[in-house]
Amino acid sequence: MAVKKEEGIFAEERKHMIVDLVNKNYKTTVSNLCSEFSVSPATIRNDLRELEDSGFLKRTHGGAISNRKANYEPNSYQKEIEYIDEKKAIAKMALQCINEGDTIALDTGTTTFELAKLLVDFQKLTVVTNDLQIAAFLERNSDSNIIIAGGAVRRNFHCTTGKKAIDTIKDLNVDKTFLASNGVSAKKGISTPTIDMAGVKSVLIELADEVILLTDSSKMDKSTFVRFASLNQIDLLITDSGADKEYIDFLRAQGVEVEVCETEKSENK
Amino acid sequence: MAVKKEEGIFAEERKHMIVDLVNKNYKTTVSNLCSEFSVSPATIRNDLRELEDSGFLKRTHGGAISNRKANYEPNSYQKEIEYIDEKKAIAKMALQCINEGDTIALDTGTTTFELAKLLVDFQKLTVVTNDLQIAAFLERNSDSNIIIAGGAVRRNFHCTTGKKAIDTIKDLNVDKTFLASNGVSAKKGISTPTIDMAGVKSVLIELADEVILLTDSSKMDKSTFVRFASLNQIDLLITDSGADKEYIDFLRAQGVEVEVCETEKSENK
DNA sequence: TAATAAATGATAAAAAACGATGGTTCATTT
DNA sequence: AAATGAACCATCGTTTTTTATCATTTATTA
Repeated sequence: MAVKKEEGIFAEERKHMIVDLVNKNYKTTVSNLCSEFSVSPATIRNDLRELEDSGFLKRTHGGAISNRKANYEPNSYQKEIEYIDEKKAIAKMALQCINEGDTIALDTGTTTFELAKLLVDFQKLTVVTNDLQIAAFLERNSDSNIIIAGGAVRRNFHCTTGKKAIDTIKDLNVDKTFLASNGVSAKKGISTPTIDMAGVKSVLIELADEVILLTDSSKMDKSTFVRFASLNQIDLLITDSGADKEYIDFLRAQGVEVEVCETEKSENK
Repeated sequence: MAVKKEEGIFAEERKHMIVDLVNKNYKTTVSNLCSEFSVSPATIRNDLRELEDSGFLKRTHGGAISNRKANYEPNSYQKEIEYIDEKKAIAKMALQCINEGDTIALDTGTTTFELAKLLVDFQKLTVVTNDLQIAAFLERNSDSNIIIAGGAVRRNFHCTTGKKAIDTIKDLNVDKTFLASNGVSAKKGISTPTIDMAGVKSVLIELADEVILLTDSSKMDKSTFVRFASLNQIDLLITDSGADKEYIDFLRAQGVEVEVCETEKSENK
């Protein structure tokens, strides 16, 4: 692995190389990467955080693991979803917006997946989604009509993106779109880590009479790489009570309708 | 894969390995795990508690046992496939047709799903499919590029059909298409039960330089509702040794190239 | 059943790694 | 020249991880 560049290596370049290294060696440590690239731990951690957000690897304490073949065994261990209780509570509140017979769009995401789990009792729903897991779940467990966006599958996000995905859904009309995002900020709008995912989200917004954004509190007042909408394109934002109250008031002052749900405590987890 | 534990391994990694170990050996002891990972009993117990809370195993005095019996759900799709051994054998033979770097199309079906399971070690495959399960499996367990046909999901078949599905894939070119069918007959051609599925299959044939039909012996000399191709559109037919030899000779006499594979006997799995 | 050995849970404490903050450098823009 | 912004890093308080200790519970054996 004598990949040491003597001088001037761009940050982007380094990130690419980190991904390659992790994929080749299956894992790597922060200190490893520090000496490999002659930068400080803080820089490496920044890189790793960004790369994890974009889905290129999985962070652990002390380093990172490749996420490419992490789940070989049918039932092997996966790290728990963070903020799962918050996401469930948000989904439960979002469910109130859905009526029998509706046509809805579900963006890819863990919160929207939780919402999908609550749709099993509807009889005449039509669901448009770009998420393979949501589509597979609903196909198996519900009576909904399902339309999935086609095209390239984005690795580690089990969703489709790109032109073909957009073409599949762009001429549809839905009553409501339930969106997910990685960052919500009054200044910087609503954002997601990659351009191709942003494209699909933009289209999902266009399809809908009403756009509902589901965002747990950990993503409030944050922004990631690509902005795909401004807050005034959102008809309703649902978040959990962990969100900063002043920030919610601030958003409301900007004209955003915000609903806050209470997280149900769960002992068993 | 030869990751020695000599250095430090991450906590996450260790938990993965504990789950795998427990599932493989059905049970394990704390002291076992201590020496395996060179950590203290307290650490192992922490791990075990956490893993039990998440439902990945069951703790006992002195160690832990697998709880696999309860967790059949992720694999329920392969619960009662008929002729599964034949299908596996056919898939294994079909695998010989695939080379690193190929672009292939996989029709929806259980035999093609068995083929998909054999693709995990390829690095640079591109796979086009209209089957949600195949797409989901490959996304999770392989490095292949995946393109899924969009559109309406056909209930109980976990695949897409119809105009949108066709639109997604019609302008693609693939090296090989692996087709499934419900009936193969010299007189009536190759058939499937419904019109919309036939439409997609026709397109999959058009995309390919080479068309390979995977059909277990139970479908030979049968026909179902909609004919989507004639035998001379097929470059290779792979079936198992349960097929009637005279009928195979008859097909060959018609100019169809036929490969017959031996079924490996398997008592379970 | 009672005694004994083994394993466990709880606690605290140390070490390692982490996130956040703010500051430095350097190139580009104004 | 001043302002801006990107990349980087040192510092520090916090979190995670790991371990030792010890009272308690469980399994085994007498």
